[in-house]
Amino acid sequence: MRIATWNVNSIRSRIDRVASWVDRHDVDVLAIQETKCREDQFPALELTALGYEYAHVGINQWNGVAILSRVGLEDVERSFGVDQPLFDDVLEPRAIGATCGGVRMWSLYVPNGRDLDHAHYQYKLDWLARLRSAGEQWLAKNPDLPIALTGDWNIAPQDDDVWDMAVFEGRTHVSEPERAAFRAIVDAGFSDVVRPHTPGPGVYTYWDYTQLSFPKKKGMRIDFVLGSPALAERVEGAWIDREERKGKGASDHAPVVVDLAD
DNA sequence: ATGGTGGCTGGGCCA
Repeated sequence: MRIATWNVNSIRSRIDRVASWVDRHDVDVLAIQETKCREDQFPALELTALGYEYAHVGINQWNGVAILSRVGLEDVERSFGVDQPLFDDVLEPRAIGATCGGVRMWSLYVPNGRDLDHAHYQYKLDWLARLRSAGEQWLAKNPDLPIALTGDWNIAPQDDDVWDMAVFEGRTHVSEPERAAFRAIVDAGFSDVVRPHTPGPGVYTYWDYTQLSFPKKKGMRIDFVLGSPALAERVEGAWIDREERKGKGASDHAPVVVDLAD
């Protein structure tokens, strides 16, 4: 079974690329981030025509996450808990879960944080702490369940996950509290199943649209698939499709793919 | 090529 995650930066503007990509690469389950639309605006036909079911949560032009599956889509949860943190009193659509082909799949869009002194930064840390708490409970309840925590984590856990640490001095994504929040989820039992198959340095999943970042190889590794022990032991390979970052109409993120033994 | 973001929306925010 092939699962993947991809921040598409608007599903409506990227629908042709997304449909073509999942079809071309025989993707069974795709976690999507930043759909940037309401649920009634989701371009479903192009995907259902290819044999995919989907679940989506979106309330406006911000955030929005979805899961596509052609191996079943059951037990959809539209957040990881009733206590999921709020920002500006809004429960932002940043997490959706579903069971697809026996895998508990989560599509996660971790808050960006904006700046170290911004309220959004604490929101990010709170959000990650809640996710860790939820993840611990899922594993405690069912230690043998294959769970995939996938998405745009907006964290570069290691120095070589950015092209130049000096540039990121004093900025989000690389701060110690963010890295600690990420490590806490790893320590809870969810390991990065992609990095062993895609060693750095210079291996990224995101390149800013500005300043010719992509051709200049100025990227960041911020999109991850963290797997529970039962998921991790089934991983046969993983890769980042940087080809998909090329050309006109590309998202600023590349898809991240994981192949699982059946 | 002496420059160089994109999306949603409708000016400004967000990333």
